[in-house]
Amino acid sequence: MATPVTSGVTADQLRSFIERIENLEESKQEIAGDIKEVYAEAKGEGFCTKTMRQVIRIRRMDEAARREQEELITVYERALGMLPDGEG
Amino acid sequence: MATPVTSGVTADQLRSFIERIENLEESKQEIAGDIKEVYAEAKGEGFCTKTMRQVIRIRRMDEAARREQEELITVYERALGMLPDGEG
Amino acid sequence: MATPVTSGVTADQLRSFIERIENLEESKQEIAGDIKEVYAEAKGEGFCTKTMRQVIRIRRMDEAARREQEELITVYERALGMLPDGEG
Amino acid sequence: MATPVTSGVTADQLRSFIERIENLEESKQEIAGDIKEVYAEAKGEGFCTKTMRQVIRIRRMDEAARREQEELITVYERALGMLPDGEG
DNA sequence: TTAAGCGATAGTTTCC
DNA sequence: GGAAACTATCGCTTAA
Repeated sequence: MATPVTSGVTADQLRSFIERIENLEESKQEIAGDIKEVYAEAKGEGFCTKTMRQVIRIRRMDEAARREQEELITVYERALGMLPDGEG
Repeated sequence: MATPVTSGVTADQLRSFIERIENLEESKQEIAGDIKEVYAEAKGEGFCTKTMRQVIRIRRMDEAARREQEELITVYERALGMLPDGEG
Repeated sequence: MATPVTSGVTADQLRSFIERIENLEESKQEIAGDIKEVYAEAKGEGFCTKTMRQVIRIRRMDEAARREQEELITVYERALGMLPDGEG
Repeated sequence: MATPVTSGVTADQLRSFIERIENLEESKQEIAGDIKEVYAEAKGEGFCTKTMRQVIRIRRMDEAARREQEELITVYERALGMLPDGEG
Protein backbone atom coordinates (compact mmCIF):
# COMPACT_ATOMS: atom_id res chain seq x y z
CA MET A 1 0.00 0.00 0.00
CA ALA A 2 1.35 3.39 -0.94
CA THR A 3 1.80 6.01 1.73
CA PRO A 4 0.10 9.33 1.08
CA VAL A 5 3.45 10.81 0.09
CA THR A 6 3.94 8.36 -2.75
CA SER A 7 0.35 8.02 -3.78
CA GLY A 8 -0.16 8.78 -7.43
CA VAL A 9 -3.13 10.99 -6.83
CA THR A 10 -1.35 13.13 -4.25
CA ALA A 11 1.79 13.32 -6.35
CA ASP A 12 -0.26 14.48 -9.33
CA GLN A 13 -1.97 17.04 -7.16
CA LEU A 14 1.35 18.39 -5.94
CA ARG A 15 2.76 18.45 -9.47
CA SER A 16 -0.29 20.39 -10.59
CA PHE A 17 0.10 22.98 -7.83
CA ILE A 18 3.80 23.39 -8.59
CA GLU A 19 3.18 23.83 -12.29
CA ARG A 20 0.42 26.34 -11.75
CA ILE A 21 2.72 28.40 -9.56
CA GLU A 22 5.61 28.16 -11.98
CA ASN A 23 3.39 29.31 -14.84
CA LEU A 24 2.14 32.23 -12.82
CA GLU A 25 5.68 33.19 -11.86
CA GLU A 26 6.69 33.08 -15.51
CA SER A 27 3.82 35.43 -16.35
CA LYS A 28 4.91 37.69 -13.55
CA GLN A 29 8.44 37.80 -14.92
CA GLU A 30 7.15 38.64 -18.38
CA ILE A 31 5.26 41.60 -16.98
CA ALA A 32 8.35 42.71 -15.09
CA GLY A 33 10.15 42.62 -18.43
CA ASP A 34 7.39 44.70 -20.02
CA ILE A 35 7.78 47.29 -17.27
CA LYS A 36 11.49 47.49 -17.93
CA GLU A 37 10.79 48.02 -21.61
CA VAL A 38 8.43 50.90 -20.92
CA TYR A 39 11.05 52.56 -18.74
CA ALA A 40 13.63 52.06 -21.48
CA GLU A 41 11.28 53.57 -24.04
CA ALA A 42 10.60 56.56 -21.78
CA LYS A 43 14.31 57.03 -21.24
CA GLY A 44 14.78 56.95 -25.01
CA GLU A 45 12.28 59.80 -25.24
CA GLY A 46 14.37 61.83 -22.82
CA PHE A 47 12.45 61.29 -19.59
CA CYS A 48 14.22 60.85 -16.27
CA THR A 49 13.29 57.36 -15.14
CA LYS A 50 14.44 58.00 -11.61
CA THR A 51 11.90 60.78 -11.24
CA MET A 52 9.27 58.66 -12.93
CA ARG A 53 9.84 55.91 -10.40
CA GLN A 54 9.51 58.40 -7.58
CA VAL A 55 6.24 59.73 -8.99
CA ILE A 56 4.86 56.21 -9.31
CA ARG A 57 5.96 55.39 -5.79
CA ILE A 58 4.21 58.46 -4.38
CA ARG A 59 1.02 57.69 -6.30
CA ARG A 60 1.14 54.13 -5.00
CA MET A 61 1.56 55.30 -1.41
CA ASP A 62 -1.26 57.83 -1.79
CA GLU A 63 -3.53 55.14 -3.18
CA ALA A 64 -2.66 52.74 -0.36
CA ALA A 65 -3.34 55.42 2.27
CA ARG A 66 -6.64 56.28 0.62
CA ARG A 67 -7.76 52.64 0.66
CA GLU A 68 -6.78 52.22 4.29
CA GLN A 69 -8.70 55.36 5.18
CA GLU A 70 -11.85 54.13 3.46
CA GLU A 71 -11.51 50.85 5.30
CA LEU A 72 -11.07 52.70 8.55
CA ILE A 73 -14.23 54.73 7.90
CA THR A 74 -16.10 51.47 7.44
CA VAL A 75 -14.74 50.25 10.75
CA TYR A 76 -15.94 53.40 12.47
CA GLU A 77 -19.35 53.22 10.82
CA ARG A 78 -19.77 49.65 11.92
CA ALA A 79 -18.69 50.58 15.43
CA LEU A 80 -21.37 53.25 15.43
CA GLY A 81 -24.01 50.70 14.41
CA MET A 82 -24.41 52.04 10.91
CA LEU A 83 -23.56 48.72 9.23
CA PRO A 84 -24.34 45.13 10.20
CA ASP A 85 -21.36 43.02 11.21
CA GLY A 86 -19.56 41.31 8.38
CA GLU A 87 -20.80 43.66 5.67
CA GLY A 88 -18.68 46.21 3.87
CA MET B 1 8.23 77.97 -27.21
CA ALA B 2 7.38 75.74 -24.30
CA THR B 3 10.13 73.78 -22.62
CA PRO B 4 9.77 70.01 -22.94
CA VAL B 5 8.73 69.81 -19.30
CA THR B 6 5.68 72.01 -19.72
CA SER B 7 4.69 71.12 -23.27
CA GLY B 8 1.29 69.50 -23.59
CA VAL B 9 2.55 66.81 -25.92
CA THR B 10 5.38 65.87 -23.59
CA ALA B 11 3.10 65.90 -20.57
CA ASP B 12 0.71 63.57 -22.36
CA GLN B 13 3.57 61.33 -23.31
CA LEU B 14 4.73 61.19 -19.70
CA ARG B 15 1.24 60.54 -18.45
CA SER B 16 0.92 57.72 -20.96
CA PHE B 17 4.18 56.11 -19.82
CA ILE B 18 3.16 56.39 -16.16
CA GLU B 19 -0.22 54.85 -16.81
CA ARG B 20 1.21 52.00 -18.84
CA ILE B 21 3.60 51.19 -16.02
CA GLU B 22 0.92 51.45 -13.37
CA ASN B 23 -1.35 49.12 -15.33
CA LEU B 24 1.46 46.62 -15.73
CA GLU B 25 2.26 46.80 -12.02
CA GLU B 26 -1.37 46.20 -11.22
CA SER B 27 -1.35 43.10 -13.42
CA LYS B 28 1.80 41.96 -11.71
CA GLN B 29 0.15 42.37 -8.32
CA GLU B 30 -2.87 40.40 -9.47
CA ILE B 31 -0.64 37.54 -10.49
CA ALA B 32 1.16 37.72 -7.16
CA GLY B 33 -2.28 37.40 -5.56
CA ASP B 34 -3.06 34.39 -7.74
CA ILE B 35 0.15 32.74 -6.60
CA LYS B 36 -0.78 33.32 -2.98
CA GLU B 37 -4.16 31.74 -3.67
CA VAL B 38 -2.59 28.63 -5.16
CA TYR B 39 -0.37 28.28 -2.11
CA ALA B 40 -3.40 28.69 0.13
CA GLU B 41 -5.28 26.05 -1.86
CA ALA B 42 -2.35 23.65 -1.62
CA LYS B 43 -2.11 24.28 2.10
CA GLY B 44 -5.82 23.50 2.39
CA GLU B 45 -5.09 20.16 0.72
CA GLY B 46 -2.52 19.40 3.38
CA PHE B 47 0.68 20.27 1.53
CA CYS B 48 3.55 22.04 3.25
CA THR B 49 3.95 25.34 1.46
CA LYS B 50 7.38 25.93 2.89
CA THR B 51 8.62 22.75 1.22
CA MET B 52 6.78 23.64 -1.97
CA ARG B 53 8.62 26.96 -2.07
CA GLN B 54 11.92 25.15 -1.67
CA VAL B 55 11.07 22.74 -4.47
CA ILE B 56 10.18 25.61 -6.78
CA ARG B 57 13.35 27.46 -5.88
CA ILE B 58 15.46 24.41 -6.62
CA ARG B 59 13.69 23.78 -9.93
CA ARG B 60 14.30 27.41 -10.87
CA MET B 61 18.00 27.06 -10.10
CA ASP B 62 18.19 23.81 -12.05
CA GLU B 63 16.52 25.47 -15.01
CA ALA B 64 18.96 28.37 -14.85
CA ALA B 65 21.89 25.95 -14.69
CA ARG B 66 20.55 24.01 -17.66
CA ARG B 67 20.24 27.17 -19.73
CA GLU B 68 23.76 28.19 -18.75
CA GLN B 69 25.08 24.83 -19.89
CA GLU B 70 23.27 24.98 -23.20
CA GLU B 71 24.64 28.45 -23.76
CA LEU B 72 28.12 27.20 -22.92
CA ILE B 73 27.77 24.36 -25.39
CA THR B 74 26.84 26.85 -28.09
CA VAL B 75 29.93 28.88 -27.27
CA TYR B 76 32.10 25.81 -27.60
CA GLU B 77 30.48 24.78 -30.86
CA ARG B 78 31.02 28.21 -32.29
CA ALA B 79 34.64 28.20 -31.12
CA LEU B 80 35.10 24.88 -32.91
CA GLY B 81 33.70 26.29 -36.13
CA MET B 82 30.59 24.17 -35.94
CA LEU B 83 28.28 27.16 -36.18
CA PRO B 84 28.55 30.44 -38.11
CA ASP B 85 29.03 33.57 -36.02
CA GLY B 86 25.88 35.18 -34.73
CA GLU B 87 23.68 32.10 -34.95
CA GLY B 88 22.36 30.24 -32.00
CA MET C 1 53.21 37.49 10.68
CA ALA C 2 49.56 37.03 11.43
CA THR C 3 47.11 37.06 8.58
CA PRO C 4 44.51 39.81 8.76
CA VAL C 5 41.89 37.26 9.81
CA THR C 6 43.75 36.18 12.91
CA SER C 7 45.39 39.47 13.77
CA GLY C 8 44.53 40.72 17.21
CA VAL C 9 43.73 44.17 15.97
CA THR C 10 41.26 42.92 13.38
CA ALA C 11 39.66 40.50 15.84
CA ASP C 12 39.22 43.31 18.31
CA GLN C 13 37.74 45.45 15.60
CA LEU C 14 35.26 42.74 14.68
CA ARG C 15 34.37 42.14 18.31
CA SER C 16 33.76 45.84 18.71
CA PHE C 17 31.43 45.97 15.71
CA ILE C 18 29.50 42.93 16.91
CA GLU C 19 29.07 44.34 20.39
CA ARG C 20 27.95 47.71 19.12
CA ILE C 21 25.30 46.03 16.98
CA GLU C 22 24.18 43.77 19.80
CA ASN C 23 23.80 46.72 22.14
CA LEU C 24 21.79 48.62 19.57
CA GLU C 25 19.58 45.60 18.95
CA GLU C 26 18.98 45.30 22.67
CA SER C 27 17.90 48.95 22.79
CA LYS C 28 15.63 48.32 19.85
CA GLN C 29 14.03 45.38 21.60
CA GLU C 30 13.46 47.45 24.70
CA ILE C 31 11.64 50.06 22.66
CA ALA C 32 9.56 47.35 21.01
CA GLY C 33 8.62 46.22 24.49
CA ASP C 34 7.66 49.77 25.43
CA ILE C 35 5.40 49.97 22.39
CA LYS C 36 3.71 46.74 23.40
CA GLU C 37 3.16 48.16 26.86
CA VAL C 38 1.51 51.30 25.51
CA TYR C 39 -0.84 49.19 23.39
CA ALA C 40 -1.66 47.07 26.42
CA GLU C 41 -2.34 50.17 28.47
CA ALA C 42 -4.61 51.59 25.77
CA LYS C 43 -6.44 48.27 25.55
CA GLY C 44 -6.92 48.40 29.30
CA GLU C 45 -8.55 51.80 28.86
CA GLY C 46 -11.00 50.28 26.43
CA PHE C 47 -9.45 51.35 23.12
CA CYS C 48 -9.44 49.05 20.10
CA THR C 49 -5.78 48.40 19.36
CA LYS C 50 -6.52 47.07 15.89
CA THR C 51 -8.01 50.40 14.90
CA MET C 52 -5.19 52.24 16.61
CA ARG C 53 -2.69 50.29 14.57
CA GLN C 54 -4.56 51.17 11.40
CA VAL C 55 -4.59 54.86 12.29
CA ILE C 56 -0.88 54.80 12.98
CA ARG C 57 -0.26 52.98 9.72
CA ILE C 58 -2.19 55.58 7.74
CA ARG C 59 -0.38 58.44 9.43
CA ARG C 60 2.93 56.76 8.68
CA MET C 61 2.02 56.30 5.01
CA ASP C 62 0.89 59.91 4.74
CA GLU C 63 4.11 61.09 6.30
CA ALA C 64 6.20 58.94 3.94
CA ALA C 65 4.33 60.25 0.90
CA ARG C 66 4.78 63.81 2.09
CA ARG C 67 8.53 63.35 2.49
CA GLU C 68 8.85 61.76 -0.94
CA GLN C 69 6.93 64.66 -2.45
CA GLU C 70 9.22 67.21 -0.86
CA GLU C 71 12.19 65.30 -2.16
CA LEU C 72 10.62 65.23 -5.59
CA ILE C 73 10.14 68.98 -5.53
CA THR C 74 13.84 69.34 -4.82
CA VAL C 75 14.59 67.12 -7.81
CA TYR C 76 12.43 69.31 -10.02
CA GLU C 77 14.00 72.49 -8.70
CA ARG C 78 17.44 71.17 -9.38
CA ALA C 79 16.38 70.10 -12.86
CA LEU C 80 15.21 73.65 -13.43
CA GLY C 81 18.57 75.02 -12.36
CA MET C 82 17.31 76.42 -9.10
CA LEU C 83 19.77 74.49 -6.98
CA PRO C 84 23.41 73.54 -7.52
CA ASP C 85 24.12 69.85 -7.92
CA GLY C 86 24.67 67.99 -4.71
CA GLU C 87 22.87 70.47 -2.50
CA GLY C 88 19.55 69.81 -0.82
CA MET D 1 -23.96 62.96 27.63
CA ALA D 2 -21.15 62.39 25.16
CA THR D 3 -20.27 58.85 24.09
CA PRO D 4 -16.74 57.79 24.97
CA VAL D 5 -15.73 58.12 21.32
CA THR D 6 -16.53 61.81 21.14
CA SER D 7 -15.65 62.83 24.67
CA GLY D 8 -12.84 65.32 24.85
CA VAL D 9 -11.08 63.46 27.61
CA THR D 10 -11.14 60.19 25.73
CA ALA D 11 -10.00 61.82 22.51
CA ASP D 12 -7.09 63.39 24.35
CA GLN D 13 -6.27 60.04 25.89
CA LEU D 14 -6.29 58.39 22.46
CA ARG D 15 -4.17 61.15 20.98
CA SER D 16 -1.71 60.71 23.80
CA PHE D 17 -1.43 56.97 23.24
CA ILE D 18 -0.97 57.46 19.49
CA GLU D 19 1.74 60.04 20.01
CA ARG D 20 3.58 57.96 22.55
CA ILE D 21 3.62 55.05 20.13
CA GLU D 22 4.71 57.20 17.21
CA ASN D 23 7.55 58.65 19.24
CA LEU D 24 8.69 55.20 20.28
CA GLU D 25 8.52 53.97 16.71
CA GLU D 26 10.60 56.91 15.59
CA SER D 27 13.23 56.04 18.21
CA LYS D 28 13.14 52.46 17.03
CA GLN D 29 13.71 53.56 13.45
CA GLU D 30 16.63 55.72 14.49
CA ILE D 31 18.26 52.76 16.18
CA ALA D 32 17.63 50.63 13.11
CA GLY D 33 19.42 53.32 11.14
CA ASP D 34 22.32 53.25 13.59
CA ILE D 35 22.60 49.49 13.13
CA LYS D 36 22.74 49.92 9.37
CA GLU D 37 25.49 52.48 9.82
CA VAL D 38 27.57 50.12 11.92
CA TYR D 39 27.22 47.41 9.29
CA ALA D 40 28.22 49.92 6.61
CA GLU D 41 31.24 50.94 8.67
CA ALA D 42 32.25 47.32 9.17
CA LYS D 43 31.87 46.70 5.46
CA GLY D 44 34.11 49.68 4.80
CA GLU D 45 36.73 48.01 6.99
CA GLY D 46 36.56 44.90 4.85
CA PHE D 47 34.34 42.70 6.98
CA CYS D 48 31.70 40.45 5.45
CA THR D 49 28.40 41.71 6.82
CA LYS D 50 26.56 38.58 5.81
CA THR D 51 28.83 36.51 8.02
CA MET D 52 28.56 39.09 10.79
CA ARG D 53 24.77 38.77 10.67
CA GLN D 54 25.11 35.00 11.01
CA VAL D 55 27.43 35.35 13.98
CA ILE D 56 25.03 37.70 15.70
CA ARG D 57 22.09 35.41 15.00
CA ILE D 58 23.95 32.44 16.47
CA ARG D 59 24.99 34.39 19.54
CA ARG D 60 21.38 35.47 20.02
CA MET D 61 20.20 31.86 19.82
CA ASP D 62 22.90 30.76 22.23
CA GLU D 63 21.87 33.49 24.65
CA ALA D 64 18.23 32.43 24.40
CA ALA D 65 19.18 28.80 25.02
CA ARG D 66 21.30 29.79 28.01
CA ARG D 67 18.40 31.74 29.52
CA GLU D 68 16.06 28.83 28.95
CA GLN D 69 18.47 26.55 30.75
CA GLU D 70 18.88 28.88 33.69
CA GLU D 71 15.13 29.21 33.93
CA LEU D 72 14.85 25.44 33.87
CA ILE D 73 17.41 25.11 36.63
CA THR D 74 15.38 27.52 38.75
CA VAL D 75 12.28 25.42 38.16
CA TYR D 76 14.13 22.32 39.30
CA GLU D 77 15.54 24.05 42.34
CA ARG D 78 12.11 25.28 43.33
CA ALA D 79 10.65 21.84 42.79
CA LEU D 80 13.34 20.48 45.08
CA GLY D 81 12.47 23.00 47.78
CA MET D 82 15.71 24.85 47.37
CA LEU D 83 14.00 28.17 46.78
CA PRO D 84 10.84 29.71 48.21
CA ASP D 85 7.95 30.11 45.74
CA GLY D 86 7.97 33.31 43.72
CA GLU D 87 11.67 34.01 44.07
CA GLY D 88 14.15 33.87 41.18
C1' DT E 1 31.46 46.44 -17.29
C1' DT E 2 31.17 45.76 -12.75
C1' DA E 3 30.75 47.12 -7.99
C1' DA E 4 27.74 49.19 -4.82
C1' DG E 5 23.68 51.21 -3.29
C1' DC E 6 18.86 50.98 -3.27
C1' DG E 7 14.28 49.40 -3.87
C1' DA E 8 11.32 45.56 -4.10
C1' DT E 9 10.01 41.10 -2.95
C1' DA E 10 10.10 36.89 -0.56
C1' DG E 11 10.41 34.58 3.92
C1' DT E 12 10.31 34.35 8.88
C1' DT E 13 8.43 35.47 13.10
C1' DT E 14 5.18 37.34 16.15
C1' DC E 15 0.89 38.88 17.58
C1' DC E 16 -3.99 38.58 17.80
C1' DG F 1 -4.67 30.01 11.95
C1' DG F 2 -4.46 34.28 9.64
C1' DA F 3 -2.59 38.81 9.36
C1' DA F 4 1.02 42.11 10.01
C1' DA F 5 5.76 43.54 11.03
C1' DC F 6 10.34 42.82 10.48
C1' DT F 7 14.37 40.76 8.25
C1' DA F 8 17.10 39.12 4.60
C1' DT F 9 17.88 38.22 0.02
C1' DC F 10 17.62 39.33 -4.65
C1' DG F 11 17.65 42.05 -8.78
C1' DC F 12 17.82 46.38 -10.81
C1' DT F 13 19.90 50.86 -11.69
C1' DT F 14 23.49 53.83 -11.64
C1' DA F 15 28.00 55.61 -11.40
C1' DA F 16 32.82 55.01 -11.75
